Amino acid sequence: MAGIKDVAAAAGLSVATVSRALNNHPSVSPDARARVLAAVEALGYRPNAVARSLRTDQTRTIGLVISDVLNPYFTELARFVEEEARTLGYSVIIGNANEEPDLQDHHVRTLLERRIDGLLVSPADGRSPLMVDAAGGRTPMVFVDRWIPGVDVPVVRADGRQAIRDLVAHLHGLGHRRLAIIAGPAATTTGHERVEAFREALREYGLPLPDAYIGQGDFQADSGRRVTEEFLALPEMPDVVFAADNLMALGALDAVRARGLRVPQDIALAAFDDIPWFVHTDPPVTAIAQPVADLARAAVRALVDLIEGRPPQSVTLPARLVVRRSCGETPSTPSPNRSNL
Amino acid sequence: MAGIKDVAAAAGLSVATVSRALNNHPSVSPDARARVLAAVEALGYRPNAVARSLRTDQTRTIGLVISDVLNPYFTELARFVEEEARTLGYSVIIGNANEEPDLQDHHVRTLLERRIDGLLVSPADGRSPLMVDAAGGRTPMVFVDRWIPGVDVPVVRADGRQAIRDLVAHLHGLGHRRLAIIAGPAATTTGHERVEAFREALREYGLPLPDAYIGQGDFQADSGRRVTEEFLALPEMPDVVFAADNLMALGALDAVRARGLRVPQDIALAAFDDIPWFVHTDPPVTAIAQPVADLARAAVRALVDLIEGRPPQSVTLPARLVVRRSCGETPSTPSPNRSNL
DNA sequence: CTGAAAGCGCTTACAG
DNA sequence: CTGAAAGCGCTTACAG
Repeated sequence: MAGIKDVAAAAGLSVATVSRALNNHPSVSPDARARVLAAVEALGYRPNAVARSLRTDQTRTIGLVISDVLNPYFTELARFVEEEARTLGYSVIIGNANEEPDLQDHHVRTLLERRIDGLLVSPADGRSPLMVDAAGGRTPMVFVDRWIPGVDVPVVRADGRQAIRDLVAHLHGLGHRRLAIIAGPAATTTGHERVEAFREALREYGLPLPDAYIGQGDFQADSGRRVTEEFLALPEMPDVVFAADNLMALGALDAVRARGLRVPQDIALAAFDDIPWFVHTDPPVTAIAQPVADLARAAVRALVDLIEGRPPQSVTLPARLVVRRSCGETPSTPSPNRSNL
Repeated sequence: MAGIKDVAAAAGLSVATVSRALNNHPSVSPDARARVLAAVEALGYRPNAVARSLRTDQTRTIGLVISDVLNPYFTELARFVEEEARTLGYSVIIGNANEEPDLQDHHVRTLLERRIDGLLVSPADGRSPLMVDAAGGRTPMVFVDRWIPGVDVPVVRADGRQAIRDLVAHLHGLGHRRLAIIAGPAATTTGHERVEAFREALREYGLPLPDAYIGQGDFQADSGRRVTEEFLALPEMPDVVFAADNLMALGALDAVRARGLRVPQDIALAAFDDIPWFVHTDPPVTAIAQPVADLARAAVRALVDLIEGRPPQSVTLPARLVVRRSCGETPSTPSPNRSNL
């Protein structure tokens, strides 16, 4: 395969000049530039980014480690991250942790060995020693969505507290009193924060959150199924199940359906994270929507600021409640008719 | 950051020996190996994959260019591709073309410059010159799902012909006679093949497929919306709309709903590509399911065979019809109750 | 079993 | 504006 030397030979110039021409260095004569371009074209030359990276010590690549690609929330996040990164001249390599701590570590290690310029992470496991000392290393790092307390790294995330309070108000207004939650893993911030916000909101209404109404999930559909089955088997079934992510809501829907029950008549359902399909499920699902595109953009910008030596900015954006019909009654404000895709 | 030289110094050995120890070369004494490992640990040494790649001329990375990450079909494909690749010792870099030919080319170019060992592609645009001559280049390449006729590259894909025939039989059995299709871009194989298979199946039942019943979509939700609106505005509205992918089915659902019509009473709906949410939509959507995991695995294996000098294998796997309620009547065989996630 | 040395394909001071 | 040369961090014949 043609290298820069071949181009230089074909153009009758040194490799130094070819390199300059290719990198738009100002001091290259128009004539030289033209000959280089012609030679590149003729030989079908494609610069070797590996060699360039070794020499310049930058890969113009950022790593994105997410907990689960199959979760539409993260898929969307990844899509916007790539878009913003591309705009700023970076590629992104995605590492999918699949909610498995070992797999997360595998990807972090691999990305670090590949010398990515920066790392965007939504930690699947906040206790991973590797992750913690990667944060202490010299590879710039930013947390998105989930983060690790006590680790000094910028965080870009959504705050769902108010939206959860709105949700509880909505549920209370519909007469629901026995509210249950399917939580995410305790080792993740979003895993316990959502429970805490829920508990706090319930307290404002003088409602209890008994242990039996806190199901331990792992953000995957299966756990939503399992926890919901347990809820349904309780002597006093909850009026509402709030799933801390959309996949567990899917599982909950499966479980309710398997029992032959109906939403919301027999049991109500709400989810954290909105997805286009929630408009068309039976019934449409009330959900808390995060400003995913904005989060992705802010996260990339913070990371690139860090990479390029500017002060990065932590960002917290509010999530918002989108009322549909899965908790009862038709919403008075008609919900938008499109699925945002 | 510690390099191999530092490790060598700390271990009191040459870099050559350190390198051998790290690469599990047989001729390294147990003592040397132990000292190397200790030094690596002490210094927190992380091998530089960029340097290694430059030297060995392999990156142990494959590129995956897909048409749209937000399409659950491709998300799932990507997930399984990564899994299989990891098993075989490769990383994968995903390039999301977003159904935009220019973006597809951008990613192909970037991946080639990064010297990935092989390329897995589902072409968003079969006419891209870059793509065609990349196929002729020396980077091993395999097509998944979509391919480019006339280009000599192994293809791993699903054949939906029989499933589409089954679908038409199902529709005909329910008394539907005016069948319409939302097609994908003509520049993609899946874009026109699905239309052809549909047309052929209709012919077997003596049914026409008038031009007015062929809507031109682009595999994105918006186009499904637009085309469906056109169908609904026809003097003679179709009985059924068959969307050539799941995103266009989403758009179709939006459009039907916006018009205040009901599925399947007013108009029936079916989709190519099954997704977990189709179990819970209102109504559950009849769809054609591809064996995604198997396709992903076969594609990676074919590519790695090519990379490692073994003869690759093109593979075609059958898709299958999953009957639910969106075309009318309750299916006699109860559909599975879980959403496969 | 170990080490000295060449070289992968670039970029970039340095000199002219 | 251009070129000769060093060097990025590894791996791998080659010699011992």
